[in-house]
Amino acid sequence: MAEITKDHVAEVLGDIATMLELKDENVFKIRAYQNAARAMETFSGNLAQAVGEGTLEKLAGVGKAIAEKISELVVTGNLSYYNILKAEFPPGIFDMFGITGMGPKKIQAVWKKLGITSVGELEAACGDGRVAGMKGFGEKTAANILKAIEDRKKYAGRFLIGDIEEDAMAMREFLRELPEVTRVEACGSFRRRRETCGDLDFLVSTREPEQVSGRFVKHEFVESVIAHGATKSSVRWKTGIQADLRVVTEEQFPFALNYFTGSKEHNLVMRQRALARGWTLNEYRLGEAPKGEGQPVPEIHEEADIYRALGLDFIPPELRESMGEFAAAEQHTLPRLIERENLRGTFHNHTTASDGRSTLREMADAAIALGLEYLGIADHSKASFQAHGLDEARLLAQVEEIHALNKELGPGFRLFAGSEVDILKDGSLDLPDEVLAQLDYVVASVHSVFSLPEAEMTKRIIRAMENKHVTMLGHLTGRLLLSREAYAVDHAAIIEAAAATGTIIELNANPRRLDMDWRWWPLAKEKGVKCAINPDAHHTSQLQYLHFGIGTARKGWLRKSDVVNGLPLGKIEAVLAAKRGMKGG
DNA sequence: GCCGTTTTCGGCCCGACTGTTTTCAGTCG
Repeated sequence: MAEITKDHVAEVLGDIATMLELKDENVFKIRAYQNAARAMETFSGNLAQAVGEGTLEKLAGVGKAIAEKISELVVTGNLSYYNILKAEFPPGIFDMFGITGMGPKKIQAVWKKLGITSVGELEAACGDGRVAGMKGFGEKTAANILKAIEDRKKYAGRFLIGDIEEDAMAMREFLRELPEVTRVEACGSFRRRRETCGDLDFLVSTREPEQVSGRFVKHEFVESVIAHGATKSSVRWKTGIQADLRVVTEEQFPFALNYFTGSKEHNLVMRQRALARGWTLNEYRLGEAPKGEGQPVPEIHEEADIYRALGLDFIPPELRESMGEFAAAEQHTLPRLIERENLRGTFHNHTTASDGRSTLREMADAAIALGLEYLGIADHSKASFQAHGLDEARLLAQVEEIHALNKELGPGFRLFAGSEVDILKDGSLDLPDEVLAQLDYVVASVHSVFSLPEAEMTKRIIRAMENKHVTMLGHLTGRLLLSREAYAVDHAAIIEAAAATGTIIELNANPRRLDMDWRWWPLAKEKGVKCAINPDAHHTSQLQYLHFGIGTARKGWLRKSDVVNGLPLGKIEAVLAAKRGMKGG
């Protein structure tokens, strides 16, 4: 039997919550299952072990009843409560939750009264007037549901942060320049630098809410207006993403900024901390709780003041994922996170020699223009035939070319000669050690046979890391966000092996990858594994991807000292050579 | 169903918007 993962448990608990909603169950019982699902998602321990030792109940949000259900699921691979519940509903009914405007009550209504059990049937019933004729529904509701179904077909879900940032920044500037606006920020998952965003949340402070909202809904980006009130508006942009605007006063701004940045779980803890001090915190103010007689409420002008009032150091937005940031902020042990300005160079970049679109010279010039001190070139190796991978002879010729260009460019900037060598199916490398030994560094990556079972894939990659010439491991999981699933690999085992072999792990900064995922960097850091933030640039313009890598690194709690390309020229050489036992330079 | 520095009962976040109502329910974030 396949092992039950915590993600699977979280999914089952979430499904139970959804089904209880459809049954009109007690809302707090529903919330309890939702909380437990989240507890599972963020649980970092070993699930089977926790079940065995009976420590599940110690998790916040997991009590006796749910702990028993999780145990049953993990031990038997099945959960009878879930199965019985599921049998009560037609399977297609759950898809209707994905339609904006359809919640548990409306889904239940169309199901019970019209016998609708799928999005397709719902679409038909909206078209022929059956939905509009129902009590509590109307023409407008039916039309809105139809529009939402259309929208979902068109814009299935989430957007890469790399695809939306430019427009988001443009909108922020547009709002900033409105004379009525005093403060503005893009909040939500975008501010937290999540790898994908479902929508964009803009926040402004002004004394003229109507004017600002009016400008927002009439902006040239807007395709349609979903909602338009004085203080809250939602629109769909032509690019497909939904953008929300919240309008508050200058005094409310820090609270709204905090609230709309999230995450939801983070906000929950903030509110609880306020309550514990006899205060109530919402998106507008920090005030005295209705029946609280706590300490006087401190004055708040900036977001940081809220954290201070709650006994916390300022928590950077990237860390607000309820992954231990409160304990650290309380104990003053939050890390000083890395910043873009800390990066002195980078590795893993391609040129026209393989599948890049810029020449070696162009890449070097672009790196210099960005203020970098060094640039690592790592074109594909010959097994990546489709990418015009380099064989021994072409690679060694490129090394010569790099040496020559270094002489020409003079001191103060250096190109490092490397390779992105393929990790073959058995974990051996695509180029012999004698060739790799002539390079300044080597990135090893998987580019083929993605479908190996997890154990085999893990062994394959670890074998590659055991080669002393392999300086760093490229894009660990091979995922392409929103388009290709990560291949199965045991992250914890890879991190262990990286620590044991002295192999650097890449944080691939290409916004389609952002791989290794931010959720694993705290463990890597704990084990002493170093990170290299690499753009995987195939064009000079893509060197800018470093910026997305920084966002992900910050989400992973990384400091400058955890990231090797925070080191300047003169110090980085020794790090690249360390694994081979050679002297730097 | 969970939780407890007012602990085994009685709370559990709540405000804005829409569409359907004639004072509010449902949804969303």
